[in-house]
Formats: sequence, structure tokens, C-alpha cells
Amino acid sequence: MKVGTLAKKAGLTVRTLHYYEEVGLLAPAQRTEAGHRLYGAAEVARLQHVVLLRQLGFSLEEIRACLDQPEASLARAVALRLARLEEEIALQQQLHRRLETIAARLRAAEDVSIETFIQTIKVMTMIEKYYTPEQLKQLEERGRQIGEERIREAEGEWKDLIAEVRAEMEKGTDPASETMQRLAARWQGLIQEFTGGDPGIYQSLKTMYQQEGPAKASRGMVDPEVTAYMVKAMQAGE
Amino acid sequence: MKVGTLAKKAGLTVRTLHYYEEVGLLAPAQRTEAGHRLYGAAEVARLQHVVLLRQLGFSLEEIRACLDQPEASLARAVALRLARLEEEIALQQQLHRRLETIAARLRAAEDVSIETFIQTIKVMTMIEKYYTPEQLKQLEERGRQIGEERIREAEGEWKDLIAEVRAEMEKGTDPASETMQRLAARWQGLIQEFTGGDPGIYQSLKTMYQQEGPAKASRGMVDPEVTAYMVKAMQAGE
DNA sequence: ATAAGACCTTACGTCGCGTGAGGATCAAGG
DNA sequence: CCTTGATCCTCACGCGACGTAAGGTCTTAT
Repeated sequence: MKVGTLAKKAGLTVRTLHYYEEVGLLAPAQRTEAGHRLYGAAEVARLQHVVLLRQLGFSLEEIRACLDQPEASLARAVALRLARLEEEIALQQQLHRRLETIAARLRAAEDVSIETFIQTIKVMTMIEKYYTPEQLKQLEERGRQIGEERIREAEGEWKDLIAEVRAEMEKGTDPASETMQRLAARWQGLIQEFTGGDPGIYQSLKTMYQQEGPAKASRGMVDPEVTAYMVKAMQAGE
Repeated sequence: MKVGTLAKKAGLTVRTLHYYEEVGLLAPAQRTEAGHRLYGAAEVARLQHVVLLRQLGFSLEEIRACLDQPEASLARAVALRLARLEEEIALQQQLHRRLETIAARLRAAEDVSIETFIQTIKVMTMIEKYYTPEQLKQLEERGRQIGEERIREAEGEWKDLIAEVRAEMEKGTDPASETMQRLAARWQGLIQEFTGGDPGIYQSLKTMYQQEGPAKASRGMVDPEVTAYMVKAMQAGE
């Protein structure tokens, strides 16, 4: 059997068969005097094995090792490949979460310049530093449950709330006053809605605000003064 | 700022920065008379963008296009990347299912030669031809619920059952006889356990047996004669 | 006999750099 | 001022698994 025939049978190209010979994976049984490659039944079988192993994502090198020493632990090779694949999948899924979040934020933002885009990515990497992968999954799940619309609405509520708090702060209102306690309750309600009541997520959120500062952590929505003032109000309420 | 400094700041190597200049992605603002690269604030910013976009899995070419025409639809680029990623993930997960199945079969088989291994893979590709991806997921899920032990047990039951049916066939027992009806009931019970009662899976299974023939479809456990005899018994029972 | 098709070897391109080789330049100490 | 070590430069090959010519030889059908 000549190369072209074998190539068609195996669904490969002639070049591929040439290459397999080049790397010592599959040599023809013999050659004609003109140098044309001739393959026998054994080669057909071996090629079939190669194709199947390739479909499982093994490298040509690994396949060669596998086929050349039949006593080599196939089970080990499969386990190894499986482990590698699982790592890859985990990476891909992390990337998927990032891209989804970014896409959602892009849909939400009115300004889609490169700057906001880059800003979004920076925020995401910051967030990924403070939440564990499981927490991120949970947050994603909660985001879906709540819906994009409610998220936008909540962002509006935050804006209003912060503005009101700042007004009280500038008026010099006592943090322990009833007005401030009502605002503090709304504040904690919004946080509660975000965390879904999960104490771990609440903790991570707090750590992020402490480490990065309120301005960065809130993406510019709130500044240190207002935050400090609100913390006082919440402490007074305890 | 010189290359080494910039490289350290960005967490890249000097070679990478050289390469980025080579492909027209990031050129230094100027050079010293000795030819040393000098980068300014604008280049630092651009490099930051490049790094971030790389983390999202964009190719250098795509990044260049993105950065060189700021009005280019970032949202579209993200959507495109997301779609590509989802395809990749789907492929990886298919591969993952295959490898898991193979690993399980390898654990179950006493003979772990290349031949059984290859045989397993062939069977898997055949199976994937007849079941939809959702059905495969369902089957995987059922396999986990049932447990490997019960699966091995069931395989033993199949062997016994087939032997008994063959014995009756060779004795010339009437397919409509009560003996055969009891065997048919056991037969259908085992199938039922496998399909989990899903009619779609049952249909796919039937199609596979019709198209591939009983010997191939059952991995050599049953032959056409026994199958035909059993079909008669089941028809007689209706 | 001739034309079309199959075959041969050689070799460069892909992508994102890593890893040298061999030499020029720079900053700091003796 | 000279040396030394760090940093810089360009050039170029390497990777993995082939694709894609280019330019020539062989086989097969008419």
C-alpha cells in the first residue's frame, strides 16, 4: 500500500505520514526501487493506534514511547493525561469566568473605551486576589439568580445611599443618630444582598477594602472619609 | 526606562519586549546613541494593556488590532474570544469524558494490553456516534450513581443471562415459553437499569445494535443468533 | 507516446517566545 | 584610569505538528 492510499484510509495527509516517519513514529515496511514508500498490514494497524492515541491528546513523543514499549503502563499514561487535561480545563474555566464578567460589565457600561475596559480587567484581577475560586463561583451563581437588571438597580441605590451619607457627614450629623442608623441599615442590607449572607464572602470583601482601600475596592464609588464615617455609624449601632 | 527595568516591572523577560517590538506591538519611545531601548510613560501604559489582554487569551495580532484602532469594537472582540473559548472547553470536556471512561474501563479490565486499550477507544468512538452529548452526560451521571461495583456485578449478570439464553436456544425452547419469558424479563430489566428508563437512550442503544450489529455493539458479549432469539421472545411476550 | 496524476526530497512558515553566541556599553570600585 | 560585572545589542536556531510550496521523478491510463 502506497502513502496516498494509506493517508486516505486513515484520514490523514501524505505530509503527515512523511512526518511520522521523520520522527520515527511509523516507518514504511519497505520502499520500491524508485523510493516510493510501501506499507504493510502491521503498519496500518500501528497507524490506527497512533490516530486513536492522538485523538486522546497525547503528543507524538508519548505515543511513540507507548507503542515502542508495550509493557509501559498505559493506565499511568492515561492518568497523567487526565490530570494535565483537568488543569487545562480549570484554567479555561477561570478564563471563561473572567470573560463572562467582562462581557457583562461591557454591556452595563455606557462608555466602552479601552480605558474602562482595562479598568474592568484590573478590578477583576484584584477581586480574584481576595476571593477563593469557590467564592467566585458562588458570586457568579448569585449574579445569575439576581439578574442583571437588579444589579444595575442596586448600583443606582448605592449611588443614592452614598450621596445621602455624604450629605449627613458634611452636615456633621452624629453617627449614632437615628437618621444615620437607618442609612447604616440600608448599607448593610445592600452588602447582605451582594454576599448572599455568606460570612466567608463578607470576610473576603472586608479584607479587600482594608488592603486596597475603599476607593479602589469600590471602583471609585466611595471614598475613605465616607467609609470611615459609615463604620462609626455601624459601630454605634451595635 | 531601559528594557531590563521595564521587563521587571511588567513581569516579562527582555526577550519578550524585543519580540513585541519585532512584531510591531510595542516600540520604544527612542534609543540611546548606543542603540539601547528607552521606554516612556506611554509605552509603560501600552505594555500594561498588552499584558492584560494577553491574560484574556488574545493573540498578539488581535491585541495589536485592538490597541491600534481604539474605536474597534472591544465588546465584539470579547464576544468572539468567549465563543472560541466555549468551543475549546466543549472539546476539552468531551476529551475528559473519554479519558475518564477509558480510565474506568482500564481499572475494570484484568488485561491491560495495548490491544484491549485500543479496543476500548474504538468502542468509545462508536458509542459517541450514536448518543448525543447530553445523553452521554446522563449516562456518565448514572454510572456514578450506580457505582463501579454494581457495574461489574451487572456485567457478570449479563454473562450468566446470555449463557442461559444460549442454552435454551440450543435446546430449541419455544421463545414464547414461560422459561424464556422470565429470561426476557431479566434481559429487559438489565437494559432498563442501564438506560435509567430514558426512552431516548433506549432508542439510541437500539439504533447502535441495528447499525453495528450485536457483536460489535456489545463488545463481543452477545452474538447475532442469541440476539435474534431474544428479540423473538420479547415479541412473543407483547 | 504522452499526459495526468502520484510520488520523491528539500525547505520555509506557523506562534510566542526561550536560549544561547558573540560582542558593545554602562556604572561602580580600586 | 582601568577593570569588572551587569546590562545591553543583534543574529539565529529551537520547540510541535504539521501546511504549503518548488522542482523533479515515477506510474498509469489512454
